Amino acid sequence: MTAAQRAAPRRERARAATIEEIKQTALRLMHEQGTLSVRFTDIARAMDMTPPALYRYFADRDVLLCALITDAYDALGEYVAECREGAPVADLAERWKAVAQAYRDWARREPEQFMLILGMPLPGYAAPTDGPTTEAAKRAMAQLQSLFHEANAQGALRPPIVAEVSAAVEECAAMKNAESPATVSPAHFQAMLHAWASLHGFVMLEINGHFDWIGEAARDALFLGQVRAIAHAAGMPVPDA
Amino acid sequence: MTAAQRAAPRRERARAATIEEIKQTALRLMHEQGTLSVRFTDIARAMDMTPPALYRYFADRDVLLCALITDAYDALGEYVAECREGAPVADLAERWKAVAQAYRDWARREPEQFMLILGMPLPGYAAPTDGPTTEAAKRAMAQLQSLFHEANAQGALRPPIVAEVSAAVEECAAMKNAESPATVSPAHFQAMLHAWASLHGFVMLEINGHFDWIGEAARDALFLGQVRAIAHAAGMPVPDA
DNA sequence: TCACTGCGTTACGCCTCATAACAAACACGA
DNA sequence: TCGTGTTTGTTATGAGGCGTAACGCAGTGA
Repeated sequence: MTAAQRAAPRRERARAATIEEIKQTALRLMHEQGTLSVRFTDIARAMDMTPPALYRYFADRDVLLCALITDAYDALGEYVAECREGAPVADLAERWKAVAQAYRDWARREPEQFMLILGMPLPGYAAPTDGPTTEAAKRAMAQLQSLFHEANAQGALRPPIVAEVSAAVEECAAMKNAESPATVSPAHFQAMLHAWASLHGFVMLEINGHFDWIGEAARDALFLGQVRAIAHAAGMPVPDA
Repeated sequence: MTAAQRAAPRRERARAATIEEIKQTALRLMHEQGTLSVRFTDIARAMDMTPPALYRYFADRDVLLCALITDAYDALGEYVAECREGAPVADLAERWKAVAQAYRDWARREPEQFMLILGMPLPGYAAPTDGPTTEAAKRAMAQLQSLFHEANAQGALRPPIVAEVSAAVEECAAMKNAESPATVSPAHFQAMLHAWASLHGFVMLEINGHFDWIGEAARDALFLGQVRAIAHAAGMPVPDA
C-alpha cells in the first residue's frame, strides 16, 4: 500500500466534489445553451479553471458525457419510481398517471438530459456492451413492468385491446420475464411496450418543439387524453378525465 | 440587366448540380458516420475540392443543414403520401397501415434525415418563424388528417376511445380545421395527435437503438400491434393482424 | 480582344480538443 | 521540522475544423 493510497480521505472528497461540480456545470451550460455539445473550454471558464485541468477528472469529452448519461438515467428512474410510490398502491389508475406524468415532467424540466439518454446515440458511444444506453431502456421499462405486475396481482388488469401476440414477441417476453421478478403475460408485455412507445412519442414531440403550436393548456389536456387512451388500450385501469 | 444575368442558363445548371452534389455528399457522410455533425472539410474532401469552395454555395454549415432539413421533410412527406396513395381508397385500414409503415420505413432507411427534422432542434436554428421545423410537423399531420377526413367521409370512422375533449383542445382543433380543407371533429383531432405521437414514439425508440434487444421479427410484429392498437383507440378501421 | 463575373485555390486568424512539461500544494513519515 | 512522492493546477504546444481574405483562372458576351 503506497502512501498515496492511505492519504486519500480528504483528497478523495475534494476530488469527488470537483467531479460533481464539473458535471453540474456541464449540465448547467447545456441547459443554458440548449444544446448537448458542451465545450470543455466553457466548462473550465465557468469554474475559473483552465481547460487542461479538466482532463485530470475526465479523460475526454466522451467520458464526461458517459458519466452524465449514467447520472441522467439514474435520475429519471428515481424520479419516476418516486412519483409512482407517491400514489396509493391500490389506485393503479393514479399510479399509471403518476408514472406517465413523471416521465413527461422530468423530460420537460431536463430536456437535455432526457435527449442525452433517449435521444440519438452519440457517434463514438454505446460501445460498452449493455452500456448505460440500453440500461436506460431497461430501467424505464422496469417501472412500467412492475406497474403491470401490480395491476395483475390485484386482478385489475383487463386484456389489452390488441391481444394477438406473435411467436417472436412471445419469446421476447419470456426472455424478459426471466430476468425480472415482475412477470407479465406476453400480451401485456406487448401492451407495455406500446404504452412506453406512445408515452415516449408524445414527450419527444413536445420537448423537441413539435407541439409548440398547441398551447400549454391544450397540451396538458392532450397528454391526459393520451395517458387515458394508453391505459384503455393496455388493459390498465383508466385515470379519470 | 447585366451580362451575368443573361449569361445564366448553363452556369445556373452547373451551380444547381454542385449544390445537389454537396447535399448528397453531406447526407452520404452523415449516413456513413451515423452522426448529424458533418464536417465541411470532409464534404469537400469527398468531392475533391477544398473546404472554402463550399462557401460559394452555402454561407455556413447552418445554411447547409437548413437546406437538408427542408429537403428531408419534403422527402418524408412525399414518401408517406405516395405509400398512402398506394393503398386502395376504400380500404382505410390498409391506408392507415401504409402511412404508418411508410413513416417507420423512411425513418429506418434515413435515420439521420429523420432525426434532422424530428429530432432535437439545432442550437442556432429554428429562428425563421414557421420555419421548416414546424412545417415538418404540419406536413406529417396533414397526412394523418386527410386519412381521418377520408374515413369520416366514408362513414367508417368510429368515435375514438377517449372521446372527452377539453375546451383548449377544441379551440386548437378549430384553428387547425380553419387552415385545412380536411376538417375533422375535435375528438378525432385529438385522436389524430395521439396516433401521431404513438407512432412517432415507436419509431424514435427503434431508430435510436432502444429496441435493439428486441430482435427484428418481434419488432415488426410489435409495430403491427401498435398500428392496430392506435387504430382501435382512434376509431379508425383496424388493419388485420 | 477585352472587361466582367463566378469558381476554386492558397494563406491566414481564431477557436477547440488534447497532450506534454512544469510548478505549486499537499499528505505523510522520519 | 524537513524531505519525498502524489495530486492538482498551470503554461506551452500541436493538430484540426470553421470561416474570411486575397489571388488566379476559366468562361461569357460585347
